[in-house]
Parts: sequence; structure tokens; C-alpha cells
Amino acid sequence: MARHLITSAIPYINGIKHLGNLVGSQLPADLYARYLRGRGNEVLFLCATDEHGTPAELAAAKAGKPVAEYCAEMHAVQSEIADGFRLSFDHFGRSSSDQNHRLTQHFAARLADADLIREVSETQMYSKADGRFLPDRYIEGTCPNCGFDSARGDQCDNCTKQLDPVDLINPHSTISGSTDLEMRETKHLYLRQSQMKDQLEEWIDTREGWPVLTTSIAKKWLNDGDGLQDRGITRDLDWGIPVKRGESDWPGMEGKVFYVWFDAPIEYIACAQEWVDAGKGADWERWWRTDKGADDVTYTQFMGKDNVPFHTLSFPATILGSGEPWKLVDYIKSFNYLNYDGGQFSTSRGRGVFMDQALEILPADYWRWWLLSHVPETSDSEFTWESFQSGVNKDLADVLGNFVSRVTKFCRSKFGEVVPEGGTTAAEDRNSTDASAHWLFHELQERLEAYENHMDQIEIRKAANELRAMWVAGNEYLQKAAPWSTFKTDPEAAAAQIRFALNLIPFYAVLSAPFIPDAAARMLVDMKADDCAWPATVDEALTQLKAGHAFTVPDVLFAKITDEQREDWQQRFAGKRD
RNA sequence: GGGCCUGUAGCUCAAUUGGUUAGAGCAGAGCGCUCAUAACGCUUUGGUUGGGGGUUCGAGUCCCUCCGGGCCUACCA
Repeated sequence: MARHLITSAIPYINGIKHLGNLVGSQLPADLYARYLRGRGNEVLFLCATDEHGTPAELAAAKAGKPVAEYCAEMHAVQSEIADGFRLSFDHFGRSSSDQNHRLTQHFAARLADADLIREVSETQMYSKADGRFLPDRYIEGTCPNCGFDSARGDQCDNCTKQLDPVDLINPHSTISGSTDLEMRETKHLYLRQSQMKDQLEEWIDTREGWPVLTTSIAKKWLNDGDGLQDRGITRDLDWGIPVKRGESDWPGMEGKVFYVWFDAPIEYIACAQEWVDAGKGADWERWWRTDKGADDVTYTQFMGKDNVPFHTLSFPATILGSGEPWKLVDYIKSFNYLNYDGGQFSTSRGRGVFMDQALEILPADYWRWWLLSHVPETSDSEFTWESFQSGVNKDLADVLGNFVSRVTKFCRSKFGEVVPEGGTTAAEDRNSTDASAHWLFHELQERLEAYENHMDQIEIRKAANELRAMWVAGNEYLQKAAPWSTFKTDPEAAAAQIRFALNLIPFYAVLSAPFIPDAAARMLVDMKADDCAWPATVDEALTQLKAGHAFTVPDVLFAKITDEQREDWQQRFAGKRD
């Protein structure tokens, strides 16, 4: 039994995430975790909320709440929604946890001891009215290059020229609108990533089979311009992890906190500690310390492409630089973006479907299936209501749901709600004469192998295609075998055909559970087969339900999305979130 | 500006990394079935692989060029 550590990029705290965020890391990570657990592996699947930084402070202020209280509330909200989507985290932690405070300060001390941190004095824009230093993009003004009047301090959205906030004409704070700004001197800690460039590059170069998206972004940062740059890891904020060198004060750094991108990945480790402290596990070090049992752990990270530089460079620099035997990531699965109906999902403009709204209108399985079968693996992909409706109705309702319905109802009407006796199926006896059953049998063997291979490789779309093809094969079998006409002349043979077909239901349920866990669970419950495990072989799996085994005809597994619903939702989610 | 990715059937995507006649699903058309959620199955229409040029016995795949889309560019996270 192999051991797998899986982390999803941690979602930012300042609001409910949209479907694009969900499909870019948490959902595929959950699919993989469920699959590996299903196959009997030991899995630790961690996620958390990313709670520090300027946007969190501003969101809290807007909500009129202390930032700690705001974050606690939003964590609870995000946690509940994650449950709603059946995201099977072993623990959903918080980057603001005590554990992360201590660990982040510990890493900073180790890096300082290794001479990988330097102090830099610099000037930054300070807003007196806001009482805070402002990140460049929170300053707006007129672009000195093109005259655009809402250019941000980091870049002009109109002419794309990179700017410095002092270049702006008539700069003002986007928070208060105040023009009372000044450049103030401040001191910050920088992680000397440039010192580690060769080490990081060698590590990247020796990773095998990583997605092009992952390695190309990493190489770009390593070699662009003057190479990998040192990175500021502290900020002048109130809310965050206080800058300390381990447990000691850091002279000159009073009142400052670590930058979120320094402490957020460390939360992956701290989260395992939270998991133990919450009483859910016994030993976090055997997952994270290669000197304490994590040698045989396979660690896989999931994230959107915007997170790649931090996971391929900054976080490994932190780990390698510490000189301690922490587990490094083995495989980084990164995703492109999901667009919404011809444009981007937009949190700020309320465009698209947000996770809470999605669950209000349809069960999690609908979203899980469509999103995962259209996950943006090779390029950006697009959500449209037409595609969603047609994908869900066709795949889930017509192909899978209706299969379950037609088999169980036919059985009930001819034999009762019990697996019928008589004849032999191709799974029970390779010498059976049911040619169509033999066809199905071989079809499923091939498809199952392909499905497992794709899931092992985290080729999600391809895996979804194979799974769907197995559902289709069940319908093909029924059409070939036609038990409704067999029954008229040879009820025993029809009984064998139906027994064979009934066995497909728990088989499908187990294989489909990573994609559609709720429907899979209902299928198993109704078939009184909740003890079914991942199939070792197809013939073994298809003889699970023996003659005489009682079951219940399931309710409709997936109601179809009507045209009226689709049009209604299309309108409702086109504009502003209410 | 620079870099990376991308462009394949009406739509969404494949194509074992240069190797037979470019394949699936959806949508469309025809036929069949009547167990089932008006569901299912079979057959079928549909392509100058964005344009042009080149390398090669052979190019969707490699090179050049043009056109379109996207992302990143280090102080949002």
C-alpha cells in the first residue's frame, strides 16, 4: 500500500470562490485523492484557507469586522461549501493557525542561519489617510506613457507598460481615494533565491513527466533577464505572522509580518500538524520529514497556472534552504483557466457562478462531473450553460442514470426486487454462451485498464472519457442481449442477462465514485452493496451480486436540466452577483 | 516590448511525440428497439488541421513568416 500526500492550492480568504477556482485545484485534487483511496492507498489530502495580506484586511474593513473575526467566519463558510462539493480533505486548515505561525518563524530562522536572508531598505508608497503602506496596484493615476487615467501603480491596463507608482500622474489610493501619499522608507527581508538558482534549476531539470505548463513557467522565472530574483518576504501590515527569528525577536523588524506567499505554502506542512492537533491523525512527520518516514511518500500538488512560480521556486527554495529533510513535491499538476460564457469568471465583477450559488441550484455531482470532464488541462476551457446542460443530461441522466433505471425496473417487473437465478453469465463462467456478455466483458477489461492508467497519470479528461465509455457499454450490452425479448422464449437466459447487468451497477458506482461520490453512494446503498471495493478483476467484480440478493429500485439518480432552468440561470448569472 | 501556451468537424476535445485513409462525444440526418428518465442501439453527413512558404520518402506534429486567442512578466494572491 503506497502513501500519497496531496495538497490543493489554498484558496484566498476574501470571499466565496467561483467554479474556475474550484476546477483549477481543489476539485481535481479531490478526484485524485478519492481515486487513490479507492484503490487502497494511504492518502493524506490537505487544504486550507490563505488568510493573510492586504486584500483580507480590506475585505474585513469593508465588512466592518476585525480581520481575525472576518477570517474565522469566512473559513467556516468556505469549509461548509467545500463539504457541499464533497471535497474530501483530511483537514481543511488555516494559514493563520498557531502551528503555521511557529513553523513559518522557524523556517525564517533556518534561512537566516544559512545566510539566505538579507535586509533591504527601500521606499514604498504610504497613504496617510489609509494609515498604511499600499501595494503598487492599490495606487491609481494617469499613465505617463499613454495618458490612460486609471493606470495601476504596477502596470497600465491600457498600454500594458510596466510602471512604478511614483511615475503616475495624480496618484491616489484606490481604497480611500486619498491623494495624500508619500514615499516612505521601510526595511524588509528578502529571500536570496538568486543564491539557489543552480540548485533549483537542477532539481527542476531532473523532474520527470511534469506538465509543460509547470516546467516552462519555472524555467522562465529561472532564466528571464538576470535570472531568478531575490524576493521580499515581509510586509508592513498588521494581520499576518509577526516577523520573528524562530522564537526570538528580529531587531529592526518590529511590527512587520511575513508576506503571504512565504507563509501560505508552509501551511501545507502546518496543516498536517493541525490535522494531528485536531485529533484526526497521529503522526504528521511521517508525511513531511524524510528522516521520519516520509521517504516513501509520493507528494502531488494541484494548482492553477498562476501559482506555479511559488510552488516550483519559492517554496522549494524555502525547503531546500532550510537544510532540513523536508519532503519536496514529486509531481505538480497545474491547470489553465476556465472561462465563463465568452469571458472570464470575475470575482470583483460578480460574473459567473460561485460555489455557494452552484450548490443552491444543483447537487454537487452535476458540477463535479461537468467540471472534471472539461477540466482545462491543455488550454483554457469554457463553461457555457448549453454545454453544461447537454453534458450533464446526456452523460449522467441518459447514459448512466437511465441505465440503472432500465435494468432495475425491468428486473422488478419480471423477477421482483431480487437478483434473479438461472443460467450463467460470462463473469460466472467463461464458457457461457452469451456472446454479447463476452463482448461486454472484454470491452470493460480494456476500458478499465485505460481508465486506471489515465487516473494514475492524472489525465482527467481522458479518464472521464473512458469511464463514460464503460457506462455506454452497459447500454450497448442491453441492446445486444435484449433481455425483454429473451424473456419471452427463455426466462432463465433472461435472468442471467439481467443478473449480469445488475452487477454493472455496483461496478460503475465504485469506478465513478471519485467523480460523482453522492450518486455512487446511493447506487451502492440501493443495491445493498456498500461493501464493494475497487475491482481487482472484472469477472470478480461482476459476480458480487449473487442470485437471491435483494435490492431496491433507486429513485431517479439524475433529473435532467430543463431548457427553462437553463435559460433562467443563464440570465441570473450573466451580470452582477446579488 | 519580452517569454510561454494555443488555433484540428457547427460545438467541446483526441491523435502512441515525424509514420497507413486525422479520430471521439455533442449537435444534424436515416434506421432499429420498446426494458428505461421521449431514454437506448446501429448507420451516416461533416476536415485543404488558421493563411503562406520550407525541411523530409513522409508533416496536425519540425523550421520560417503572417493572422487570431490566452497567460505570465516578480508589490493582488
